[in-house]
Amino acid sequence: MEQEPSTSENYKDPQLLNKWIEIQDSLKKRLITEDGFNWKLPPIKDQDFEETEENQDSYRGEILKYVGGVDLSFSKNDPSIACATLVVLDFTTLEVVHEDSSIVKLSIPYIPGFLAFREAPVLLELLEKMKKRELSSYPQVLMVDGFGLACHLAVLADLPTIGIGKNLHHVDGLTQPRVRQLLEANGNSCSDIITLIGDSGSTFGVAMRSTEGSMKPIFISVGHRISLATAIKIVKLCCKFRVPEPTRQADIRSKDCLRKFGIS
DNA sequence: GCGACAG
DNA sequence: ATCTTGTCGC
Repeated sequence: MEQEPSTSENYKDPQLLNKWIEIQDSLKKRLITEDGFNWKLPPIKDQDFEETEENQDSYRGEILKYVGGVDLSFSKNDPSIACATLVVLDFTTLEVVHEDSSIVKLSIPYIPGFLAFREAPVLLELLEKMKKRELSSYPQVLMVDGFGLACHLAVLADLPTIGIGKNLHHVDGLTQPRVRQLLEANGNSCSDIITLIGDSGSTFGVAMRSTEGSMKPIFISVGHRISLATAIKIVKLCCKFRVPEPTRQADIRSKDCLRKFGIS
């Protein structure tokens, strides 16, 4: 039987969009924007670490070791064909210790504002597959492309996530020139980080120069069960290049996977 | 009216 | 996301 091609034209049904908005609202209510995990950053990497007696000897809890990254790459011929990849890196060495990919046909097109309905299901599958196998390298925190997707996936997977953006999410009065202006005003002085506060007063995340040479910032947003301050620390420590390694490796390997299967 | 709009 | 040339530098 012939299927209608999935284009955004098929998804103008206001009923469906309203349902999606309802789902997003209910997930938003479950979103936690404070640190909610049982691990700590390695002391030597933690800028704010204080050399107290308690820190030196009595901390026997978990240390952050496994940082995950996910990404999808698409066929240029058929935008509904994609490879989704989950990688896990050792936070100390930034070496990839786990990799899994899945070729999928996505039934939902990309609609700005609703990315998660297209990409979250396959990523959730990869996470659940890894969890079922009880692999010890299951990520303690996950980097996800896109502000909304990071939140959406995090709540569904009940996993701390950090949103990584290569471009600014234009929302609530946030504009490209405004961000550039603020970064330049910051100059060489203190940090290369500016907080992104919209017209409504809500904080959406930060723009950060992750590398000396990069004029173009990356955008870090709070996902779930992690504070913005902690997210920034982790991302900074993962940046060998402009894009943090977990996200970068997921991107590279998902493209490799498409090639491997001869998908163009 | 036109362009922009996470991926 | 993807299409796209060359160029500079390590």
